[in-house]
Amino acid sequence: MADPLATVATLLAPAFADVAGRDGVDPVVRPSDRADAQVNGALALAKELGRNPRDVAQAVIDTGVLDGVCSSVEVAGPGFINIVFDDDFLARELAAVAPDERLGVPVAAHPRTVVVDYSAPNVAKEMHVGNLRSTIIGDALVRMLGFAGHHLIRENHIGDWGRPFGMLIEHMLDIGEEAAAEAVSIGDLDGFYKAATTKFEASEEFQARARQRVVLLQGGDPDTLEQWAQLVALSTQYFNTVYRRLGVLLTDDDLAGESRYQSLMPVVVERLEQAGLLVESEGAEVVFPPGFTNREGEPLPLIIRSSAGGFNYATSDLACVLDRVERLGADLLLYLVDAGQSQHFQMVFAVARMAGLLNETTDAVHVQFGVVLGTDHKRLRSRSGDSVKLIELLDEAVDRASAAVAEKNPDLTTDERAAVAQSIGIGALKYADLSNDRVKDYVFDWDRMLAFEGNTAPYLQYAHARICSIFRRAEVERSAVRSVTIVLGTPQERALAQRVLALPSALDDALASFSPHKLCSYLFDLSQDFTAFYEHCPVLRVDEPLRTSRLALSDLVARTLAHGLGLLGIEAPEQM
RNA sequence: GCGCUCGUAGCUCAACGGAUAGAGCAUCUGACUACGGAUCAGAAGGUUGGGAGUUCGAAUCUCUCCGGGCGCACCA
Repeated sequence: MADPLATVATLLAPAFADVAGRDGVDPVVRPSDRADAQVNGALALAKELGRNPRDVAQAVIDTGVLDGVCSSVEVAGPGFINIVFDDDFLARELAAVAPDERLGVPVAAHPRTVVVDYSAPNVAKEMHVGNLRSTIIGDALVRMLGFAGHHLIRENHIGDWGRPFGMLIEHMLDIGEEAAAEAVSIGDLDGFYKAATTKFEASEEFQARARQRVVLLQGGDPDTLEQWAQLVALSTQYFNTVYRRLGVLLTDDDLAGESRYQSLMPVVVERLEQAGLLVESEGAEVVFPPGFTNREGEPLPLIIRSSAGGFNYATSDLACVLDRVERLGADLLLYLVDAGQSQHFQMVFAVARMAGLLNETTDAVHVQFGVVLGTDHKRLRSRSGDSVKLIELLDEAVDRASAAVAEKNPDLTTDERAAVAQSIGIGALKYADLSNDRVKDYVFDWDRMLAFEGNTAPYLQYAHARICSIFRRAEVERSAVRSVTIVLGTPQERALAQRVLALPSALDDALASFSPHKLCSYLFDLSQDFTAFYEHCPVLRVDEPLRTSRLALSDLVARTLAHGLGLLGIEAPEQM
């Protein structure tokens, strides 16, 4: 137990239960600007008991459970309890965290097996900003959940199956594999796709070939499958270069494209039939989950098999649920897909529950996010009106960061500058996205993102780099100060210490709603608390034992920053 | 038309139903010749889109209206 707020909440729970005369009264303890923390819960309890709220609060205090933990506990306002932590108590908590690799974050008591479905670009299509949010937010959640002790399975549900592949394969054969490979290597997948589409629209002969090729592909023709695999391999190779550039965890091992679930489609149909859910409607085989209606107010179906006899993506998504729950043993499924798919996922999940693919112990969550807007508040587009290529975005972020680094720190070598520019540029790009509530649309603004001021990744990275710099000057090993006693003399030190200790609850809050922005807010607050400390509390120019104490506190802050940024997929360079 | 979602300072965003709605940017004042100024201290800036309701207490929950975005039968 290293989080003072959590410690207090735990101590108070029995006291509240005592006063209430029943269990299950959870006091809420949160930071306050009037004291170190505010306990609130007496107000609601007073209502239940028909007593005066202040008396209830006082009764809780009188149990004495906070003795030794708080230097001041008092009833405030209508019935809040304001508490001030005892400095020795905070010091003890810090002493417990300082040597801890996990920085006080407990391992989940009930670890879940989580499948995170994210990124999901389409084969033979350029990765664009739409893929960006899914990739970045998904990657952060994977890291955060993994650190919290859950068992993580990453799945990159690439679009590698379906009708367009007839056309794409024929086009590849027309221009030759070398030319196709070249198009991919220079990142001109959209050009490739467009050329195929243009041909398809212009030539009946090509159309016929494409259709025939789809039949061959679905029929399992070995040559066609090989050509298809070739095309997929070219694309995934390209995706990998983007992923490495972006610094996300996805590898080929995580590929779980649509093609992989084809064989499960009949199983899904079978299961739906067994459950008595499948009905015929307008020539298609469908399921009607209750509560969904179409334009005309009629029941809206989830289409399992089209009137033409083909499966479509609802079936594919149900197959994914089946596979993830029954083969992988997952009990939590996360889908990092844009908010526009909200209704689709609601229907898929509803049908999956009706069919028993999901039960009481398995949860499926559409971790939706809004669209990326330009500064004009319209969907972000390139000058030509197409969606913006992801790789161009990354290049620009790093270029801009490189220019800034060259100006701010000319002493770095060329190699150092390149590495730092990568960390800062990519970090700024990711943080700008992650620091906003994912549900909302998000305004993409280069100038603000790379202003490197305020709530940006470089601000956090800078705070971290300054701490590293202190240790370089002090010529003290970071690890050497992890068993010293930290003294909390100034308000800045107290505030900083409390912030450091709040990491577990910050991570908890962020994970409860799959919201990385809550972790961002925490890290920004931590950085601000640190820079305030840095301005007011000299570290190297103060006498012992304060000097070592402040070094120890700084070390803990740096580790929290670096680790926290790491959970967001952002690097924390030692100098910048 | 139905459904989902969003509307908070000039701008970009926060705020488990809790006291006086907080930050950053921009604006305005300041900071010992700086343990790295990519910084810090401070000021100013609000009828939380409008209205009603629930509650001891509402930006948050409910209803309603206004405004923006997205989706609404066989493409994924």
